[in-house]
Amino acid sequence: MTEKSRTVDTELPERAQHFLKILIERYIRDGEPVGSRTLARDSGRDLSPATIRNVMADLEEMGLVTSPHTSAGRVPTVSGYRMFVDSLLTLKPLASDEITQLQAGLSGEPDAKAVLESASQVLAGLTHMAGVVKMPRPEKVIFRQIEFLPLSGKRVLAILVTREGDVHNRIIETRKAFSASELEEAANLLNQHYGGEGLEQMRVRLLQEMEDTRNRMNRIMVRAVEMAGQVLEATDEGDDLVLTGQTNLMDFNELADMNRLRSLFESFTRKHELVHLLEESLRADGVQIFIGEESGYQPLDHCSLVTAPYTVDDRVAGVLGVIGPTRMAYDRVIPIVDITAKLLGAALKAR
Amino acid sequence: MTEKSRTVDTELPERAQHFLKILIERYIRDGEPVGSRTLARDSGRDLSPATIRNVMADLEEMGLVTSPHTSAGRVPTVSGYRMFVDSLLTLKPLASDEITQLQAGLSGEPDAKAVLESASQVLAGLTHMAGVVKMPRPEKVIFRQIEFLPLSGKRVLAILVTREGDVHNRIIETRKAFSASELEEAANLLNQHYGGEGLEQMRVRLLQEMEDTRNRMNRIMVRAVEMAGQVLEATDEGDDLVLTGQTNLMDFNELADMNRLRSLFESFTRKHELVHLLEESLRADGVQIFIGEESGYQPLDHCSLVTAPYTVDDRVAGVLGVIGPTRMAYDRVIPIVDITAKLLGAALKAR
DNA sequence: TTTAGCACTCGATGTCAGGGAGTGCTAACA
DNA sequence: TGTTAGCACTCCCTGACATCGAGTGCTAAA
Repeated sequence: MTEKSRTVDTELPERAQHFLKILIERYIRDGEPVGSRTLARDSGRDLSPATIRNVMADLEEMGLVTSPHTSAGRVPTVSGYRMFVDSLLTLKPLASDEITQLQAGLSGEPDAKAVLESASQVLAGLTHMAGVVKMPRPEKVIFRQIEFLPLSGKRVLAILVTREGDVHNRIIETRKAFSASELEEAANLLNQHYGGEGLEQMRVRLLQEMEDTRNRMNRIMVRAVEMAGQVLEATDEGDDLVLTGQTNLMDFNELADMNRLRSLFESFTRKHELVHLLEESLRADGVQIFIGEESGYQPLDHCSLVTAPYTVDDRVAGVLGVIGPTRMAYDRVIPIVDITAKLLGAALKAR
Repeated sequence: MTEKSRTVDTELPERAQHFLKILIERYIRDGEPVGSRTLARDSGRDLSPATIRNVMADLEEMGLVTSPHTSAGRVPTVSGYRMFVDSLLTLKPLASDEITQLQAGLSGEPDAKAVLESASQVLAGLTHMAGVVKMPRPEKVIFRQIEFLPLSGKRVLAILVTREGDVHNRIIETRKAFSASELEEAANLLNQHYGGEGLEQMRVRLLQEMEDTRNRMNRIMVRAVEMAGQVLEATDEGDDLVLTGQTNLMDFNELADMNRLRSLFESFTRKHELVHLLEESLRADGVQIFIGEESGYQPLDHCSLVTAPYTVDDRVAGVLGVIGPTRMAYDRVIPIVDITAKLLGAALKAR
């Protein structure tokens, strides 16, 4: 299959590729179907519209462009965009003052969370689209300390502190009521035994050891570790996604349709599907692009998502990106996402 | 001025009031200008359209209705709505199964924050508009417990637990490094002395007592209380507003205009202006309504805001409400907001 | 292989007439 | 004096129709 499509790629004559490129560039600029005459003027090549029409017919047959109706120009399809970004695109590097501006936006933030927010805003601001930043992965979370506070009856407030200084808390229901001193004992035990371990690892070890020793505290500790597990999940569920500039998207008329817009904004409030999408990009080691339906996520059907993972100390920490209409200025957006990722990594390392 | 407008109110003949009421009810139902014929049919009164036209002319002169153009029916103005909700409205009590459904939605949530979120969702769900819940007023927050965890060097993680079970945390920088036992001692001191007090009160008392006794722990404790103060400020900035169902608003065609919609949604992401608006309703002791421009907040120009404060233990804790188009079913929305506020208060008390 | 020419399609725009809903005004009526 | 019927008028909406422009596909010639 890849074989096939590769042959198709190489079989597409240079001239056709060139026209595809010009067409898409033009379409991205103006948002209107591009006709053969315009293309003849813009292409640089000295060819008549009629000739170009032939080329267009070929491109259409290959599914790279379509026309909305008989007498309109051509518009790129998803595959057209795909080929464009994969092999035709000439990137526009950022102006140096843009880079410094970007850098300035990222430094001088008090804490990590604020840096991420700032990164998202910077992305949204530079692109006039929506910026998105995913927090560092929860698997890497190192257990530092836990505290239990008795609430009324059998309810206990568990507070979990990670090595990074993040605090998570949750109310857990226990089967019996524990006294304050029992809770303290349990907390001490957990803290001394498991401090500095990864949450996952800690959970496994705890379950193991509970089979050996009969520990009176078992129950509460199990619940505590379950809660820790829930922290992992909870952060997975979308709290750890910074999303800004959503309203920028209202300016694009390809998203003016209320149903589309609504489903898009609903996906923004749900967040977790977006998180899953972003996680796919964690493995990639550079800018990755989902065009239109490629994401496989219906609310993004008419949007593209440009992502890049960012690394702290050479380890992948998270992903950031930009959401906008399929018809976006990829040549500008890609460098912006790329550089922001690098600068964000650097900004996080610096603290 | 009030004198004046009151006379106008009483001067408006019963019949005109009645027609205004019918007109608005009708307009709220159908969203279309109401003409004299329809009104003649619906009014119950046995009057000809011609007569009604005279009444309409009066109402129009008083600024209670307008017509979009010469040959359209009449549409209520803001003042029209105002008179409607103030003195013409007959409320539709909730069905008992709706109440139980509402109650069910609010109970069984693990913590206070979840209850508020659930309340907001319930509001949005029942009204098909946007639900909004403002967290308990920070001044009213009751201190329950504080914990200090030493981080690297002079940095200390302070964790503050309120009586409601909310957990706030902040990293505070101290001038000297404290040992774990010192921190524990400080925490114990604070917990024993001030547990159950309001944060504000606690701060004042603490500063007072520090002048009397020379306490070695002073510094960290001051910082801790400063942190508590910061918690107050931080929550003032909009984090403490739960907003759901925004996308419901996209279904109303009075908000279909992109500019309006955009400015509305931008106000949703900023939040703090909304918070200020809601705070105005804290003092009122029942349902309060802002119609259209009455709010004085431009993004809400074509919306109405129906709010009610909710109380826990007879003290005002926060406000909740609903945001929707000016043309909303006030007769249903008002009871919904009213009852949700009461149930929310009860649900918060129950824990 | 490229191009000019041509017939054709389709959307966008504008004009026009007809119908419908509703109004304001006037004059008659109870 | 309040109410009503009648009437002329205004305005929006809709559909029909013609026109224009852009662009296409095809064919035949260079």
